[in-house]
Amino acid sequence: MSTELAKTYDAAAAQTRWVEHWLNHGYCNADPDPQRQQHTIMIPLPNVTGALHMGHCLNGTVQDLLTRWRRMQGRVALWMPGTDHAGIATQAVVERRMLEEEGKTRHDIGRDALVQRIWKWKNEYEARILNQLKQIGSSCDWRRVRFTLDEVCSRAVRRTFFRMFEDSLIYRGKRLVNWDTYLQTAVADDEVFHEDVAGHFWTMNYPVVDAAGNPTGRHISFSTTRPETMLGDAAVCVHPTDERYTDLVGQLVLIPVIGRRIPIIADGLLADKSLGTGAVKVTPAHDPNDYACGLRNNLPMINILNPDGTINDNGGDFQGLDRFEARRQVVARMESLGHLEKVEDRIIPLMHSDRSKTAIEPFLSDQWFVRMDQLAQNAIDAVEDGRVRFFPQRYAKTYVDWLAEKRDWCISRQLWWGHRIPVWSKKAGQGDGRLESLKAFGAELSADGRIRLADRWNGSLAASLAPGLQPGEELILCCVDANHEELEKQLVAAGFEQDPDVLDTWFSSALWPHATLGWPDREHNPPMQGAVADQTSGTNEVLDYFYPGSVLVTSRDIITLWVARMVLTGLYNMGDIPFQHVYIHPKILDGLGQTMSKSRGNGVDPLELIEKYGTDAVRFTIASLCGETQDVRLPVGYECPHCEAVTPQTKEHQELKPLGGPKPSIKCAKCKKTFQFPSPWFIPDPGAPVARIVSERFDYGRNFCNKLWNACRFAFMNIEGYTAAPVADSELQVEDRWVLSRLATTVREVTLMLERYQFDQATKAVREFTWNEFCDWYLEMLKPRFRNPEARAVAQRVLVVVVDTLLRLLHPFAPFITEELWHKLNELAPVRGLKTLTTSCEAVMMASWPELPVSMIEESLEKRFERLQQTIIAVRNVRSVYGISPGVQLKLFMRCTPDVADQLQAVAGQFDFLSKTMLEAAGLDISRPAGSASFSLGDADGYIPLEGLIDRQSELTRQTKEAEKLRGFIRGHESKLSNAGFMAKAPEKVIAEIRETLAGLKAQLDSVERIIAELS
RNA sequence: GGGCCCAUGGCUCAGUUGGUUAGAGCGUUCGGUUCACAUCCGAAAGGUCACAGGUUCAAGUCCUGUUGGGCCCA
Repeated sequence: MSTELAKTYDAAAAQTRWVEHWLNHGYCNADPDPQRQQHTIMIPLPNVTGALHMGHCLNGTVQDLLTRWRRMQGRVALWMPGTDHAGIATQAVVERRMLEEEGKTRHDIGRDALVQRIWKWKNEYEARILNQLKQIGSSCDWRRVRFTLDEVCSRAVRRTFFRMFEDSLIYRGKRLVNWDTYLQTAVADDEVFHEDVAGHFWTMNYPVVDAAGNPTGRHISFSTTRPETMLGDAAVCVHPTDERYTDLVGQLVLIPVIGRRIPIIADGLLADKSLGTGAVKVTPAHDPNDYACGLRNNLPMINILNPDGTINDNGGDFQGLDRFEARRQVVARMESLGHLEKVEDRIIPLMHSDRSKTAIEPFLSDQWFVRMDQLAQNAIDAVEDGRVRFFPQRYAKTYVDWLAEKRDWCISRQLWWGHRIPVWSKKAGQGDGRLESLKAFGAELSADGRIRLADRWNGSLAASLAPGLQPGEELILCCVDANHEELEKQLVAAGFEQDPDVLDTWFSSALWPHATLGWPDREHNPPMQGAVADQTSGTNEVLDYFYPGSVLVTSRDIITLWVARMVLTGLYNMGDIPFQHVYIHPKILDGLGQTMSKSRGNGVDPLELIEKYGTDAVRFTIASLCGETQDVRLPVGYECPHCEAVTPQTKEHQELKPLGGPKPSIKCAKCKKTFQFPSPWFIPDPGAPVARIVSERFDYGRNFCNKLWNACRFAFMNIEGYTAAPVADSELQVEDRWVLSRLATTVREVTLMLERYQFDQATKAVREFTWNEFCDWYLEMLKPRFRNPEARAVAQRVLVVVVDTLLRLLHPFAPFITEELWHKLNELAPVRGLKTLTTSCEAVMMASWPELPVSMIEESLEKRFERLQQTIIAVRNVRSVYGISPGVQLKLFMRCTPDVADQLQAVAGQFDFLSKTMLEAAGLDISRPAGSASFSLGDADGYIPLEGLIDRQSELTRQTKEAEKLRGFIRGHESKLSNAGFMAKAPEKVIAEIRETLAGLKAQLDSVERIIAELS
């Protein structure tokens, strides 16, 4: 390896090299070490539905940043990787593909074959996801990868279900679900979408009848968009204060098409006097609001639908008809009976299934639930008493508010992909023989109605009774814990059948923080990939050591679905919270403020970004976006495949469709050639040039990496001949002390901001130091010292220390480039230090996080240095304003007090290097040379003789403008000081500050006025 | 309907418990190939902090309302 670095940083090469190096050295591994503090992060398990996107990239960057930082601080930092089986999403993807490619449905191939196909899919995507994570530099402990359906996690699921079943926290009950009649499954709330469809609004009436069923002659009118549901009506509801109907409440009406009599009830929550007729029909089994009303008023739940959407035997004459045909016939029948009053056309908002795109039917079905009452309260307490803290804090409210509803958690899904519900059921017998089927297990009914089994079944089998599907029917439910296959067979032999449903995905992901660490096995460490299982200790040290975790990093949309449930199950299974902190990071939106998604065609692929900008650049940029805000916009554009020019994406682009003609294309404004682009609406023509979606915001990170690379390139070129030796304080130059002071401040700032999860602030601090202080000033000021053989050695030693510290400070943000530079530095200067010399760590990843003594921070020195900077800036300003070529040497005279003059003289050499200016003289006796440009710094005035180069009038104008500006500020300050209220009420400190500033402004104005006088 | 959040120069964002002259990056304009970097260097222009009230000696910052936008829950 030569001393000189390549002119540009080769990101791809560095990424390959260091991923391999870190893995080979086991640097990412975390094993229990009681001598050291632990730091645990559990990855928010990506689901195996598809590849990772920008959201994951941001999420992973933050976790890796924290992990690397804590590891450098000396903690045993575990970042646990893994993936989620994601029940319905994954099954739906595989099913859809099967239908498209082979025209088969899951019913054609059966349960086992489908599950097998999904496993294949899972293996493919899991590998791809883990590879993506590695590409972004993730320092996960890859030996510990878990999957929610693997053996370890499955056991935790079975045990949790079993415990909850035993504790009567799990029960079977009815619930209205979003039923997809096409796929014949329930779908979750977030798997449906609303779409307006053209429909009708029918107004009809029911005749009021007396107790004997004879019409009283009165009618009650109502309106509906779904007339077929009248087959399942259980009541007609009016508002309790609606005087039109007061006398009717409690009476009966007849449903003409089916001949059933139902009551008229009063319920203020359902009926609205001001809408329509004020009366509504109530169909508890087919409408969420009616369902709630049904529960409140003890109405029967009459289900009229078969799972395929046809009318069942509760529908009388209409049985067997599809629901839409039934609607037509019900309307016709009502009309012929004279009960139809009017029909209007109306746009109706209708729920559709995301999966099949067909209309959803609210459908009453048997489901499994977790009783949330106490579990939710415990999880609320954990946040309210501060055991779990949210960053930013406001998100605690989302969490607490949701849990406080304590709505029971429906955990069953009518799917094939997932953890099958471990319950076997059979109809109970009659009378004394109720528990006949469980005779072999010594079952007895205890006083509280629960089933007690013989002691030998403790911990493996639990049983209870539940109402069956049909009224009056009773079921025996048996729950079996993991690893009792014999017992399961025994139950099957006794006529029990396993529940066909699987568990909600969140049930298994809720256990993630302890399941991945091997719970419930308390006797062995969890098995690792490619390692012999450690079965010797007799305890699960991994669980003991790494639980509870340190921080969970996730996005706000799953605070309720996932975060709350992890806390809840952690407390239930472990008796302890799963993590101390929850950092909720921002969500990435496109330039139009919309969520990025494949279906919008506005998503940016992190791997494409990495290819274009390099991982470090992407990570650094992402970190700069992560503060306390909830959204960040990432305007995207199409990169021309011909010339790489970027065309910003607009709403029009997102909506372009072929409409039967050729595929839409965009004409590049730069090279005038056209290209196609990725879109959810069409697939680009084969072979056609296609733009990739990029975002120019990543220039930020790329430019920074380039700057860092070149700063180090310069440093390394100049530390040739470096020898290690301690540096005495007396050997330090002003700029050395200044840069060390700034560095110490920066280190403290970055550390503090990381502790607060303010990655944007941390990034800003480290960038400003690197670019605006280290590069712009310090490196420039070192140049002359490197040309001076006597000054060279000390300059090299200080520079090496600064670079060393900076690389360590930057490593969590930009792991690859810092590792690359660190290894070069190690070759050139393996032993380094200011006071004490040490041999540096082999890899920056394992080096210690920088800590610099407070004594290094010198405020007064920084102040003096600032004057030097301001002088140079003022000179550059003059040069620029008067259009004087950078090559022309200028002279500078400074009028100032003797001590300021001394300070300026001490750094006189720097004026030449930084502004090509000779400091001719400084002191109180300096007067303005004729034809000079001037500037004032408050405690010093500068004059630059420019005879012939400047125009007296333009200098006068410039100075007059400056004076006006100063007078404005002065007026503002004086008015404050003359305000009695301010003087009486403002704190001393503020008043003193204003006085001080005012004095400074006045002094500056005096200088400017003197300059003006001299010019006139 | 309930809740959370956002609105600051052309764009994307900072702005600590209210307290000097509201900052940065990109973009724009002007000038630069001095041996780290044109993915660069130097300089400049550009903001009545969405709107209307209020609290306060003092409001980008706190309160109320309005408008526009995002998200979550019903």
